[in-house]
Amino acid sequence: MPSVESPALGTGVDVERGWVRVLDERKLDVLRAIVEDYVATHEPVGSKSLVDRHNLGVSPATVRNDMAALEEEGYITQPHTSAGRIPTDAGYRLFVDKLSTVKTLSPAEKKAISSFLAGAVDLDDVVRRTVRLLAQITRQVAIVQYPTLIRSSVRHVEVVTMTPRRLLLVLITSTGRVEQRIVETQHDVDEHLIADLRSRMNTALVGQRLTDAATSLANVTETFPPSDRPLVAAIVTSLLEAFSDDGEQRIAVGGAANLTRYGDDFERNVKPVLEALEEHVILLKLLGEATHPQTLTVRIGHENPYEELATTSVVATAYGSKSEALATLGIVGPTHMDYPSTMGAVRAVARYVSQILADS
Amino acid sequence: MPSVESPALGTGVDVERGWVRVLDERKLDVLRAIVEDYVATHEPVGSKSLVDRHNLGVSPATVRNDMAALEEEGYITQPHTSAGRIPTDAGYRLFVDKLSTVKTLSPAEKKAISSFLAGAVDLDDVVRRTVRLLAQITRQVAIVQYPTLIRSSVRHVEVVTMTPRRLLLVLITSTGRVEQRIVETQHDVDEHLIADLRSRMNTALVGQRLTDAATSLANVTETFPPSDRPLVAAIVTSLLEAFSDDGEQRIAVGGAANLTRYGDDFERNVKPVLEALEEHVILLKLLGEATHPQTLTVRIGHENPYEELATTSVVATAYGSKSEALATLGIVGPTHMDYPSTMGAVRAVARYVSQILADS
DNA sequence: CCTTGGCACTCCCGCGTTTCGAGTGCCAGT
DNA sequence: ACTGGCACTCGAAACGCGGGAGTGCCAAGG
Repeated sequence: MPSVESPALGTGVDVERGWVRVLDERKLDVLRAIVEDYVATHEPVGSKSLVDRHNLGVSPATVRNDMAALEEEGYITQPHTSAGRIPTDAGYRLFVDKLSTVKTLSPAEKKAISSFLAGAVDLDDVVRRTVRLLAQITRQVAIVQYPTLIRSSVRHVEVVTMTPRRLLLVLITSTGRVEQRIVETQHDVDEHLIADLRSRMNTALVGQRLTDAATSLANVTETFPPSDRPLVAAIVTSLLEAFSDDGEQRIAVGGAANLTRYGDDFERNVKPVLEALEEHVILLKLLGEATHPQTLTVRIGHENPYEELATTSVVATAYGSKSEALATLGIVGPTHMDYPSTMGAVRAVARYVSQILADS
Repeated sequence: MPSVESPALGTGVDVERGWVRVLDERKLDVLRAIVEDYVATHEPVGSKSLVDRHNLGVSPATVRNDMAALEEEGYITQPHTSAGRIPTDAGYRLFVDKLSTVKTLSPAEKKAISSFLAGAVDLDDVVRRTVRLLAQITRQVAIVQYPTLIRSSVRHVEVVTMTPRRLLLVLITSTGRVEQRIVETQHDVDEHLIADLRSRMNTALVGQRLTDAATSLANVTETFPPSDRPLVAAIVTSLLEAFSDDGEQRIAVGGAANLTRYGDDFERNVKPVLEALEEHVILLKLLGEATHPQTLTVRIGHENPYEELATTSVVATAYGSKSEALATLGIVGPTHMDYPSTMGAVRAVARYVSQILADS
């Protein structure tokens, strides 16, 4: 109810400041009621049922007038003449921005989250559990991006010979992420050379930011005699590739079964989402740039960059340390979702994941 | 057409040997035609359209008689009186076993598969690409199990200190799979001890089968003085856990968007599959035990172990070396799928993955 | 000027009815 | 054993028809 900078109401002054102009407090109450009811029932809501279910102290007729105004302003619409109203994207936007507060979770839920995440056994497991958790709480499709490499530093580099001509490079970052690369070599490799390379790379790289590692690696290369250069070069190239694979960010998805709750209109609601889930590039765009942790990003309907997902909303946020975002996570669901609860859940999960990753 | 041990037909002798008893060759032709048409159109197929589309040299009336017999035997059924026939699970079973041959892929397709897989950069990538490929070719939901740990041996064990009280264990297996475990310790760890432990574990373990590793590890533990035992024990325990995590087999899934092609009957066809995809345990059961590579397992409708998936079939096979199965892969789709093509694709992909993994 | 009850109007939705036609089963004829 | 003919069945689509929820507007009252 609060958080609305209540306009000078009832005066009729034409303030010319966007929505403030016509929308007095009660109209906003009506809008909120409409959103809440529609989210609950998924059916157009009429003036009569509105006054029944919420105790606004006015008659249906009055509400109708307000509704007409709200429709005029573009916040609600009717699917057809003489039906109830449903919120437009703009309506949801106003609701999210001004008419609702993010719902906090119950202590029991918080407890459940933190204990579930605490059981994780490695970074992969953290991410998997997070996806599962998020999907379960929000009952939507959950998306979690793996911690980006770009902000982390090198913890350890390992070179393992698989077969005489096949090496496995393993890169361990400060965030616990493990990257692997296979390198095929032209000639059989000398085990001593490998050991040498391994130790030199580690002394040169450990503690370095991944972004700075390139130059250090170049230096390492130069310390080797020309005869060994081809092999070293191959390995270094592969390693650099692993360092900078941010182009191919990894992502985990879960809760697709929740799409079944979309109800009907399979073709328009479910199909595009399922298709998007296959395309991780699209998902990354949907999650958007990681802003600060704590800040929730909400993209409603047509606000998001894909035409096919016009009936879909995205709630996302960054996670990581307080100051630096490691990656983003979020959910996608129908525009008519329960924003306060969903946003609360996303925020809470992001916090607890950050906490787990920051150690415990 | 071939591969049917043609029964002594037309004699009317009651051979009493299952389906051979009544089903002469033409009836089987009819059944095959019905399956093919139904798979193509997804609509009940009648006698008239059958003779139109296939040139069986007989009249609709004759076909009707055959159909009556086939229905009597339980191979086809009609959704309601005076509709066309659709195959039953038993009908598909017979079709798969006796009436069809696995379709081989075109050279172009083979080329595409092998070159797409060859681009993989590590084991994870191989699996991800395989899933994608399989989903794309079969246009079904694809499932790929990660190579099992149980048959592989230890290539390398690495212990990395993340923070003074936090160690990261990395296990690299002969199949290129990398397992990680985080170990929290009670006290700050001594770096020399870690180095010592690392080298002793490697000398003891490298080359060992994972199944045999437990005893070797126990031996290693005993070589340490009692004061270091708690730490060593913690690490060893975690490592053993990583060795035997077969209980929690990893799985990759893809192509869920193909579910949209199921058309209508969302509730019965799509929903249960989506739900199953979330439960990896279920998927593992669906794939079934890895038999030999080369052998295709087909589970049709109610044959698979989940009631909710009674309208779903699974086509799976093992991959790995010729003699030993590393893991399984396969697809799930509606019972009315194109079995010959699907089976061909699954078999081909399995072969190429095996080949890639066996080196190139 | 805002609010309210009243009232006429508009369509969607659900339901029963009808028609249409693909498909079947059976039978008599070759 | 096969085939043409024929009566029958039954779902799917088309049609028609209230009922009812909801609206917009207006005139009256605070």
